[in-house]
Amino acid sequence: MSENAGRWLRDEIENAILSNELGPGTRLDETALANRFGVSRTPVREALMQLGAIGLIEIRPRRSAVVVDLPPRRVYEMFEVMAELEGMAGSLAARRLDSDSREAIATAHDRCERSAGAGDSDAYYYDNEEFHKAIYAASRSDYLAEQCAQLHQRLRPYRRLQLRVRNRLSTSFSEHCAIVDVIFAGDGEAARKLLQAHVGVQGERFSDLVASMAAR
Amino acid sequence: MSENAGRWLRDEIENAILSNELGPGTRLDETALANRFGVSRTPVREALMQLGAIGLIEIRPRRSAVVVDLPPRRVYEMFEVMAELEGMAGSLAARRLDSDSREAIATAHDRCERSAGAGDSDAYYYDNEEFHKAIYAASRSDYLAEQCAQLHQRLRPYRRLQLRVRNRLSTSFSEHCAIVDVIFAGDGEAARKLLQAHVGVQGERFSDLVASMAAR
DNA sequence: CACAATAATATTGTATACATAAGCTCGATT
DNA sequence: AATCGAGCTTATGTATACAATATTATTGTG
Repeated sequence: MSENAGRWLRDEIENAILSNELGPGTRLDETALANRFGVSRTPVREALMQLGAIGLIEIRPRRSAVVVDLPPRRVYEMFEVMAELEGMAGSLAARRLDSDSREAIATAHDRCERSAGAGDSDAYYYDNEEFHKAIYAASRSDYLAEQCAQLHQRLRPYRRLQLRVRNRLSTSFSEHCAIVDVIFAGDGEAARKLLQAHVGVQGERFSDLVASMAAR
Repeated sequence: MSENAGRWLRDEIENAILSNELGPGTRLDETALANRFGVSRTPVREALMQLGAIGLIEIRPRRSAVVVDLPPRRVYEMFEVMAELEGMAGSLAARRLDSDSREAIATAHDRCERSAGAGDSDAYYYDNEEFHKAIYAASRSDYLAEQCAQLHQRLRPYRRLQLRVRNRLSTSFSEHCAIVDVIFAGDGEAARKLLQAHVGVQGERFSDLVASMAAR
């Protein structure tokens, strides 16, 4: 239980939200949560305050907290910023690459190749995450890496929908190949452009996203 | 009192930290804070949980919360990301500018000119903030604008130090002039470059920053 | 005089109680 | 039939009590 009910609850509830078990708009009844997790309302409230502070839930005074429902426009804006930060991370990674980071990226890339080849969407989903984290780390900017990882996590539910799109898996992997090439070649600007395009919700990919959100 | 002690306390303590009244490393004794603000420990704890969630304080289980002390390297990384996001906002603003945003930017720019001309550092500090906010808003991306404003606020203590540097005030304003020109001309890439350079801690400006931090 | 072990103290983590505001039911009125 | 309102029910906001742990002080020993 992490020896700390508040922190543990924050993680539990956060996971429940990110895994869509507690979908957007769900009311978060403090007493119900307290019963569900076998604690009093005090640590539940502390967990909720934390989730409210990071924007995962909305805390309305005297009324229940609810899971935030991001409007499509805002999700789009978040992807836009994500693309910019990923591009930045790629650019820095290309310029600052050392042998350790190079190896970490290569390893993650190989794993992606295997799961993409096997057509294993779930495995690829995980390996893809590791691949991107390897690039964040290679940027040598801890703050940037944290911001990227945070946004990545926040957008997880929407990204998962995207992967379902036909051929997205092999398309994604071939984009990875090009990204690895330019990073290993030390070409920061190329890495920035490719990563921006990789993440970006432009053209048809954006309409796919909007369509999958509307279908929900 | 905002009719909500927890929220009110969060703002109070946040201000106390950002204004350096509660400097880095300060222990935050719950009982002491409760007495100081005339409430019980419960809302104090809720405020602390929120500030912990946004990274302003560090919450160490069973030990007091402390105001985080950002290492110079991390401050530098935050400025780096800030520069990227400001550049992005400028780029979008130039491409999406409408007459309302144009007017808001022009107004803020005029105010900066007045305070810079008067050599009023405090007034310029405020007007500068409004100028940048006008650009964020002109980007038409609410999420980006929020992220920029948040980072801007978080870096406030360090930025304030920077403004003290000799000639920074007039230098800053002449940079504003160039920025306004290219945004009004609709040149997104130029706006991105100029804003990145304006915010960025490159060359001598970076050493100024490190020096002022070390002097603390 | 320094240092380690132990006792005393202070602080945090959680539960519970109670006051207060929001929401809801049901009846009355237009 | 629909709408408004009074009273009731439920949930939230805050205070307080108590248990558990960290910190400080004290005492004894080398």
